[in-house]
Amino acid sequence: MISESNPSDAFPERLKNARLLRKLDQATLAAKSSLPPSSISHFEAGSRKPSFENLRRLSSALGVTTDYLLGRVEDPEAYAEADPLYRDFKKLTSTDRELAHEFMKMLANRKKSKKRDA
Amino acid sequence: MISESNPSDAFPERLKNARLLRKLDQATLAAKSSLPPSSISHFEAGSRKPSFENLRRLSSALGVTTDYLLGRVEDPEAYAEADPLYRDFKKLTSTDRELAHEFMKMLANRKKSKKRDA
DNA sequence: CTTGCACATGGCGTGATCGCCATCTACACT
DNA sequence: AGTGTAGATGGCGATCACGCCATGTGCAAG
Repeated sequence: MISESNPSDAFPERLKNARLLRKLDQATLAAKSSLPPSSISHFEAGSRKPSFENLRRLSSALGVTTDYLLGRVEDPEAYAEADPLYRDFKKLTSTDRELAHEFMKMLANRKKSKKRDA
Repeated sequence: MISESNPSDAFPERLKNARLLRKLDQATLAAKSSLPPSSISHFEAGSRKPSFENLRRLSSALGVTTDYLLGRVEDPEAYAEADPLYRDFKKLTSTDRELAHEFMKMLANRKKSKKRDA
């Protein structure tokens, strides 16, 4: 019996989900990541785990973090660096960062009280 | 001659830097990541590349992202998830996100022209 | 000089991924 | 029925990482 609580087991499922969300078939993802299609299938089936290099290729082809594919974080795209807002955020002084944060919290709360959005 | 432009080659150096910044010797990092000390040495020397599992162990032991170790991003800890501001940012609607971004750019520009703070 | 620690290096056998290719299933469409 | 596509699966030899252990190197302290 194989335990499924191991977070590393999240990889096959996350890979497949990320691919399907982008409406790619295995062959297309294979081409985008310079891998043979059979490797994609093996990865999603869990019968193989990607090497160092292939993990980088997959995450780049899909635009997700390796941390997400590896099951280390929950958010697929939560690398701050990729976000223009975050890059601007990093330019601010610590004082201004707090200001920006407060502003964002204000926006969030305003939405709550007004009760309308999607 | 060895090309240094390949981003995957960033790994040995980044691993070593991350370890030294935390003032760990190879044996201690090895213990924290449940690896033999010789593996750490091989990784830093570039003579081996970590497997799927060992990459996860290393990044967890060091508290850095796998994306950083792999050379995919520049900031060791720039996973947005860990950042309270970014988590709040993710709660916003796209409209409010633009607002927040504009606010931040305004803060940055204000500092440039006024060269002072409130 | 000698001891000791941190680290590098490399051989060893084992096991896993590698790319490639063939085959099989499953489902859709004509 | 037949054709086609997406995917799963597995064998093949080659390459590579695995853990383990022995040895070598450099450097600092006694």
